[in-house]
Amino acid sequence: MQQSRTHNCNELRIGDVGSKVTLCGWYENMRKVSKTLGFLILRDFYGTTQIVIETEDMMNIIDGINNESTISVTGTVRERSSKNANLPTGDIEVVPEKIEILGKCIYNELPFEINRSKEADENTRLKYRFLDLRNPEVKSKIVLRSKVVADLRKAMTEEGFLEITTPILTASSPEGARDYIVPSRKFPGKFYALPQAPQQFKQLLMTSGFDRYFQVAPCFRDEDARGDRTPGEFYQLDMEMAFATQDDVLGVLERVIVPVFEKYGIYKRVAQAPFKRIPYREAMEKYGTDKPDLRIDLELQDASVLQDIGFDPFKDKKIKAVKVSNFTATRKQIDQLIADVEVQTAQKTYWFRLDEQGEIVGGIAKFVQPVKEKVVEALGLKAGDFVGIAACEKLDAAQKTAGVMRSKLGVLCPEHMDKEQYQLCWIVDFPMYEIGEESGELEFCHNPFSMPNGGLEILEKAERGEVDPLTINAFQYDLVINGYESASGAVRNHNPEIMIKAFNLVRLGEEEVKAKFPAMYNAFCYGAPPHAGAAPGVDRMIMLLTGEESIREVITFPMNGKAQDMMCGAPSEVTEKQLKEVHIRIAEEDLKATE
RNA sequence: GGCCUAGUGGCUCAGUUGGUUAGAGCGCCGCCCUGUCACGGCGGAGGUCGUCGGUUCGAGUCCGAUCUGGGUCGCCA
Repeated sequence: MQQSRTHNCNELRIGDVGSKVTLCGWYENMRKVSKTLGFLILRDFYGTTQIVIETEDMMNIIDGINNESTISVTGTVRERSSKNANLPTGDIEVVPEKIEILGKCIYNELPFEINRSKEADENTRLKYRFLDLRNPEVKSKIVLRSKVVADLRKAMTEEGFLEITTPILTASSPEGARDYIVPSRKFPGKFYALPQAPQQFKQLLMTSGFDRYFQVAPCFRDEDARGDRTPGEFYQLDMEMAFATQDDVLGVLERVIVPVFEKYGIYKRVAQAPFKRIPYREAMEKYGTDKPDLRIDLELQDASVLQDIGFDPFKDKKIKAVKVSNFTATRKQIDQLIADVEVQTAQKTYWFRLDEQGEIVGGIAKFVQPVKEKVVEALGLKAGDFVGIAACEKLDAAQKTAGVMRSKLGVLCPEHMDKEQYQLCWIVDFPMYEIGEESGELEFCHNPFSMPNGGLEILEKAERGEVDPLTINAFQYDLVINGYESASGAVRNHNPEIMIKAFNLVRLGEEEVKAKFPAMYNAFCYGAPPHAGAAPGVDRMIMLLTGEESIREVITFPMNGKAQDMMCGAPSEVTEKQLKEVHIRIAEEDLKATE
């Protein structure tokens, strides 16, 4: 029978010398010094302990098994003759009397070395994620995730929020992303959808009188992955409050999030509440993005002065510039920067520099030289300044392009980016409407659940043509941390009358509101509280806390970029019988296309 | 779907203007070593250079196609 363990592998200290113990763990490695002397490293979740093998019998047992097998070791703790100060258990070793093999690793060669698994090919890691996670460095991210989620739950509970779970099998929702759908067995041709967010349920909870709701909620979206975006599924700290204003929500999140960053972040400096609030339009103007990295001290400038310098690409364009003082990067780095910006934005960008003597040099210097005085004055240039320029037909394109340039310049110039900190800010006052790129007509900018700033009145004015609908703001807000969108939320539109009016402006009627959000619309007709909420992304938060660049590092069993589970083999085929039960037939031409 | 980038032993990578038998470190196997701790020493196995086609006397290297991975845009709070 298996002996029960008395200690874990990170527990024994000099004071335990002489005690008889049983340890269990993985046979990580053995440094074999002779036929009858070897030092075996036993590893478990907690740490490692050295087992000294000094008899032929013990050596034979170990020689008979491969690394990464699990064993149990019963023996006596002894003081080491040569200690290792780098290990918590470095003062002692265990002299085994009995070694029991618990689980054999039948392979003598692994797909990768455990302690270097992070360097291995990603699909191999994902396929053998159970081995990858044996690496303490990899495992530590998941441990941290667990602690952070526990702290978030505790903090939310202390703020008076109840955790309530909402359905996973639900109706397709009219939010932006593509749904994951699940065929119904009882209703041929009908489908459930996995929730893109518990949006409607949490609003319904508000109308039921649950004052403060939260949930660590799985969300499902069938969209392509990115470095900071998992395919398929992700987790949000979803929350909602009744009779609450924007300030109430921002206040709660500031109180909940700052301590987590202070406690777990790799950077010790964290922006303190209240965070800076930046209106959307100002963010676009100053940073060229609605998720600015405020660790970079650069801001965009208007550079219309360059329109008429006789440089063709600038003629009649909207021009934004980024000015960088004390610029020291090399010509090669500038070329790389310009190339990178072009890849990312599909826009050409331009530059020149004011050298130490105050002469215009580099890039488009030839064109700037003749109007030097005017340009220097308009842009406020000083010797040593670099000027990056984006020129586009439309202002927002120029802003976005210059914004990409700004963030890349920040990385290039450490003097302008104080990297080792967390800069948190709110982006507020998002526009309610925009002109759709394809339709050319007025559309909702984000989701239609948000309350317009100005309520029914401003919508009516817009309807009468007294107010440009493009100038109407929504009570909508994003939390941005170091350039990552980390939460977004809104004061919801809980008033059916305003809801219909808001839809009217985008040429949709009452019928469409009812059709799109039947439960919510219906519920709001029975006395709804004003309410507001938000949803910080949990995965992305852990990513920021750990400093990981890939979101997959903070997910226990991630899918690859194509939303495949390499370990269990999803998606996979199902049997003919299963298909029949849910009334699904696969089109033959589709099968051929994936062969 | 577009663009960028990579693919060479189990893992990470080197491989020059096209030139003999494709290298290194780690890992693996064997032998040696009584205090190691990234143990050390000696020896060994392991590669149709992602795939297909082309140019050439000769291709890991050049050209074309294709597959796969990563990034990015589209898409997505």
